[in-house]
Amino acid sequence: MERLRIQITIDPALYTRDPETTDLGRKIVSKSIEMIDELGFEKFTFKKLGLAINSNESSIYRYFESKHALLVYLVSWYWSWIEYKIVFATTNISDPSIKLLSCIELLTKDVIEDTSISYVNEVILHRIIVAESSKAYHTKDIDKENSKGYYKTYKRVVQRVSDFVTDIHPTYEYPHMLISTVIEGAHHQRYFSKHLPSLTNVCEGKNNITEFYKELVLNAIK
Amino acid sequence: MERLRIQITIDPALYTRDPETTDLGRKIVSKSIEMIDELGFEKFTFKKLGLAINSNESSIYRYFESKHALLVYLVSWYWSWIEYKIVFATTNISDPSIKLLSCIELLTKDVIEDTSISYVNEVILHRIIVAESSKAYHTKDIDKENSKGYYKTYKRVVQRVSDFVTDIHPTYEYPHMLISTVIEGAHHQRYFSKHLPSLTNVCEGKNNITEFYKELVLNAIK
DNA sequence: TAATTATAATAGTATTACTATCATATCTTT
DNA sequence: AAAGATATGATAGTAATACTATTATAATTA
Repeated sequence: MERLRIQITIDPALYTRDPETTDLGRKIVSKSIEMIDELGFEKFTFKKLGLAINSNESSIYRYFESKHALLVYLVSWYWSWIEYKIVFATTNISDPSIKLLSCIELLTKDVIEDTSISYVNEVILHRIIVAESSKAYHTKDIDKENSKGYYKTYKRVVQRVSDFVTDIHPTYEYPHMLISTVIEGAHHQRYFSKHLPSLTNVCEGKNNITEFYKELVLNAIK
Repeated sequence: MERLRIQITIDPALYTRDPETTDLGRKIVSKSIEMIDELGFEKFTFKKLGLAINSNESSIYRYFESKHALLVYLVSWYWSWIEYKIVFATTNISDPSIKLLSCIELLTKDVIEDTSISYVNEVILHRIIVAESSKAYHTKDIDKENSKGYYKTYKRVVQRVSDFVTDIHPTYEYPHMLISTVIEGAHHQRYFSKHLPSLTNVCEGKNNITEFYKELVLNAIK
């Protein structure tokens, strides 16, 4: 079965050398995703990564100036991927309510199948996003990094989905708040359901998180 | 003007030696709040803290086994304080809708006045909660720490407020999800409004975050 | 007064998050 | 095929971090 080859393009501000263009670069991205998932971001180091891919700490620094920069890259990669899926799911559909519900589904559902777009395992990347992505922007350098465009893709995704909200309800006052609440909330609920389940109402086998946020949004803008 | 002296009690699992009982302990808590706010959690160290309070790194370790443990302590302190305010605001009120709205107000509004309960500056502590608290539970040791009761106070607050939701709408399926979404969401919106404003719809001077979440909750359970 | 406890000072360890240098391998251009 | 450029790997080094351990001294209590 042929598959469409899609290209995730990442802003050059997010890397020192483009990891997509070399074998080492792709190995860095691919293996770092596995290792951050296994070790957690704090215990993950470039030294360990170098060892794991038979390369060297110093070589990895040629691609990313710090492990924080690598995390920001991965987060941005994730949002580019989501943006692609949003665009794909919403083009040629005229009803903005259907568009919005598709988006909420994409933003809140668990990723359980690696679509094998590339050297990036999206299932594991999604777990990293849920567990670690807030560390990317909860930093004292947020304003400097924001002005360099580090969070552009995330902001663009929120904008796109907020636009569908506005299409449905042009005078609704809080479209961006609503969508960023859904996105961050879904990640939290996903994490809580695994580790602090008393903060959620997730039932085995049921896709509660998506249902909850769909209902929440529809009631908010009805 | 006389003030009620309230006592915030913290579970002994959250410290090695109780910081409330000694001068050094209180200085550790008080100054660490200031320093985490100034430096951010990553750049804050016990060495710097020791220096700032004319004490020693090793002395601080007698109170908290790690800086992570200190953060968990501060987060727990914050939730105990919020719990106190929730109890205070809801006793002797019979209408569960009024109770719920008071809670949402307490959970979402900015803290701008230090109530001077103690050596803890609640204005600064609230900023830390907004900017750093997610790091307390986004760790690989979450399950071990959770089983030690590290997050009990937070869970109890969510439970209390969820109970009011259930009082209003006994068959509503997602009370815990709703309340934890409001809590985490409000913190995110507070942070975004300062650093990534395009993710929010906060206007100067208006208390949009509280308004947004009140409306959201009422529509969800109406 | 002796015993206990709290604190401070110092030193030490393994690791982290880098930077710098240099040799070698590989790829490109002529 | 030779020369030049570039990518990678190996090694070393640094300042800081997140601790632990030991000992001296000060304050408290029995």
